[in-house]
Amino acid sequence: MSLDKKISVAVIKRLPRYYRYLSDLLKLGIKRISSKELSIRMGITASQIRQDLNCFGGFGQQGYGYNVEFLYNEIGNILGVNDNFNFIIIGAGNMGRALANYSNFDKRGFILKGIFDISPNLVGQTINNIEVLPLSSLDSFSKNNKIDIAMLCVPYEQTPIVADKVARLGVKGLWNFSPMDLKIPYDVIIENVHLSDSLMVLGYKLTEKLKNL
Amino acid sequence: MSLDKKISVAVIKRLPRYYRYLSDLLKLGIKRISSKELSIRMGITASQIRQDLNCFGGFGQQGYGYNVEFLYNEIGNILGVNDNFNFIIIGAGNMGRALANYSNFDKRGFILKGIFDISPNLVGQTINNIEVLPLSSLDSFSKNNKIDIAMLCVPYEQTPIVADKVARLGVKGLWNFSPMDLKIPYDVIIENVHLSDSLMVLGYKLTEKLKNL
DNA sequence: TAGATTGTTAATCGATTAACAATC
DNA sequence: TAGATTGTTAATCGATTAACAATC
Repeated sequence: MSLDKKISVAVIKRLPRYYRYLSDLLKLGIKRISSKELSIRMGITASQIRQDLNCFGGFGQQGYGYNVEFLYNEIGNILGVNDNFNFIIIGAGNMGRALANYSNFDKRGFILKGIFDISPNLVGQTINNIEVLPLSSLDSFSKNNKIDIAMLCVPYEQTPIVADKVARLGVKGLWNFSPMDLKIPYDVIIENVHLSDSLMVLGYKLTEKLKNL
Repeated sequence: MSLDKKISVAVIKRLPRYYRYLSDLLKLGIKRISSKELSIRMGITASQIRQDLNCFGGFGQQGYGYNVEFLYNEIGNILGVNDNFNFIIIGAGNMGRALANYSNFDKRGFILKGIFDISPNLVGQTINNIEVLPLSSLDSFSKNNKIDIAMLCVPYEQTPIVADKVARLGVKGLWNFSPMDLKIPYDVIIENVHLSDSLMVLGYKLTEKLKNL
């Protein structure tokens, strides 16, 4: 058990955002940046940037600021982009296919190992150079391949069943796209992507705006 | 300008979650629920539930709790599920198609009016009974159809260009799926869906967990 | 009426921001 | 050295939780 002080989830959630902005700066050829400059670009306070980064270590230098490439690599390490995670996609519908084609994932250390579906229409198709396998073959597949993460893109009612199945096969992380708070009786990390929640927040904001006009 | 006290975005973001849990309770045929019972189901405090709901009004009754159907409808109203929003999807790739087939959106008051793409391979296809139109026809389309929201499912570099275009045509809300913080010089509400940020948070948590074993 | 549970105020906790000494 | 900017402590702010009087 680690003795480090607990880092709040608010900080963790900001890390990928820092990573994106640093990547942009790198592409622009910018070598160094102060917390002040970065705060202006990101629309947050310089104080927050320095506090956030100092949860993980002193990456900057007084009087100079931060070396963009160094900071980019450090945040990448914290986020584990250099640790590779093998993942599978369950459900080869449009969402599953969209994720299978998401080229960014490779760059972040996520390696697509397999795509599974139950539909005979989809099994055998090739998506991003990977053949869709029948869900029934997942058992034997998982014996020959270490799978860290499963992305669940199956219909609502199937989601808990499939989650249970993959958890028992030893998958350690689930990325859930069904509009439910997935809970299973296994020690697995679950991230829920609630697209319709996000859209409803947009709807709320639009309604508020119209009201105040 | 409204004189109501400002409701925090933390509260707003919880509303769709309440709405989902109430929908589940309705389906289970449960007529009434106390903040205590709901708090156990949702894994939050009863205090938070009562505080959140009282931002919008007193929906409960002392000694009784909350009527599930009534509360469901009230939260629905707050979220604007009865106000219809017309939306279009730009980009008929896998993500665009996934969203076009998302049947939940209808139920929440979001009406798909059109799908646009530039690729001649996709234009003319039918998705969820809607024909994919060429992006070049968007101008005239928007003259004949009131569009509230545009969902942007186009490649990274195209995103700001397309966002600018639809904002000038009068679209009031943007749902952005590109891994960037979209900013445009128009008075438009933007919700960003950062899928790879979410996945990186999952990766971080997995790394932490492995470290602490 | 007695019991239950809300609505709401007050207390606590945690996250954000400000300030500044350390130091490059 | 003087100027700039970090790392870090202290102050502030806001969100969450606890407590309880009101009331169904």
